[in-house]
Amino acid sequence: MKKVSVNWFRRDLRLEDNPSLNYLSTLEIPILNLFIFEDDNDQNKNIGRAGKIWLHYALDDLNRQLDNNLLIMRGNADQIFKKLILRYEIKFIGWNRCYEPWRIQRDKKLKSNLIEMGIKIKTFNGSLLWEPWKILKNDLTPYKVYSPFYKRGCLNSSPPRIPEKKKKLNICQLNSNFNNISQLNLLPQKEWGKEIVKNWDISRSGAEKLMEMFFSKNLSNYKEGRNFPSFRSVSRLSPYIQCGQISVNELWFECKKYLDIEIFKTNAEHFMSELGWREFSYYLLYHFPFINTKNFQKKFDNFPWQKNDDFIKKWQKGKTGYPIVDAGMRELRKTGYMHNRVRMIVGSFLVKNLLIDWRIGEEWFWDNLFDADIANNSAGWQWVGGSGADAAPYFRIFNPISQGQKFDPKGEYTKLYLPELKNLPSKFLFNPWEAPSEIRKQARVSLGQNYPFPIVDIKDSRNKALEAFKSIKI
DNA sequence: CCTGGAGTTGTCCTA
DNA sequence: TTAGGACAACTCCAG
Repeated sequence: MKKVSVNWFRRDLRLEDNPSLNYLSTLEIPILNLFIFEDDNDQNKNIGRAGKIWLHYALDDLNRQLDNNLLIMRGNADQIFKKLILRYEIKFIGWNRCYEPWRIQRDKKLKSNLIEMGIKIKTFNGSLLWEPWKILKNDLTPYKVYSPFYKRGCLNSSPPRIPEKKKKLNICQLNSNFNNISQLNLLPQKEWGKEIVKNWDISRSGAEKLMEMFFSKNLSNYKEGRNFPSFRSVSRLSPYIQCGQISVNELWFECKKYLDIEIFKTNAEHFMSELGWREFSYYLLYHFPFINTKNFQKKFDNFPWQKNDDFIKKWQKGKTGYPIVDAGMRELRKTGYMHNRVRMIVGSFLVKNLLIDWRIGEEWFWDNLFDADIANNSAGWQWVGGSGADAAPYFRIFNPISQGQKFDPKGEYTKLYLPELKNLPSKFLFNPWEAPSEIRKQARVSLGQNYPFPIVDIKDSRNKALEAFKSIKI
């Protein structure tokens, strides 16, 4: 039997800055590189359709970087390790930790089982800047408000781990048929699966290119430009971060270099604080392990959500009649991504104007976003819905007309995803039903024909929302 | 212990 | 036309 150590890849599909892999490389035993596709972990929500597509290509790229020596298995991790033990003499297993509470529990059990079998285990932090249990208030309870969490909690704590250089790896060679990714069936049959990947280079080098472009071209105007969906001011790195093709440590320390340059300073600080929001989401999920399914604020359990499948379908398809909302929802279906500003607008619209439970939105995003991530997705939706920790106040209801006019003034973003409105003058782009009929005719927009009438009245639905929120006051 | 001030991303009405 | 306040309640922290 061959003597090996095992590096178990999870949400860290990279060779660079990978603490577990780096540690194992010092042991001078060949490293067996393992990935397990776990679709039978009942507490873990099954990975969404978009997430599967991304995972397929990320694994393919990782396998290539390992010269086709990524061992790909499917099923229950416990049993798979039992099988591997029959085939290899496993001395050591290393992995980078996941932070979803049910994974922590499962990994803990798995770890003690493996230790009982005489295997040495070591786990690492490869995906968070600060361990959630280390950031606490003076009274030793967790923060519930972002600013003090980040400024006082994180920034005053010991600095994040410095990214580690890639080491020379002694890779355990596989028989060729064990690295077959297509056995996982992650790619959908539908045309949608081919369309959605068109704008992405789902690889480590793709991540590096985006990162390089972001820091050299976009960081200088990040703080302001990130509000405008037609600018390419945001990094669009979230899908890569989600599966660990790039680490937040790499981004944090790269960004830190710009703090000393005057024109970059506030922009760099802002980007770092966005990484801080990701930390906060994981932190909340760690300390309040129910936030992916239950309202953080209990009083929201009594919120009068509406049941309306018609509204839900129209929202999902981008047929609400509110162009900025519809553009966002179609960007999502078309590209597996949605600009942050627009995520807030479509979220506010679903929850506050349509009065649909945030969990419906969370589910749709989970299935369609390349960056789908339990912690970020649920914390984000609870923020929009007003039910979260440090959430948007109930009276903050985005107006899809003024948001469109303010953040997509020339309509470039909206028209890109709603070409049927491309001839509408900016003045009426976000409220086409208010345009004089000749203008609509000229622009070849026929409401109810090639673009829908608005499904709710903004003023009316806003008042209903305020009413509903009033009803759950203490 | 108390007290005051500040807090990711808005909107609408009034003067 | 534009600026300011109301729209809450609570968490956290500095003094």
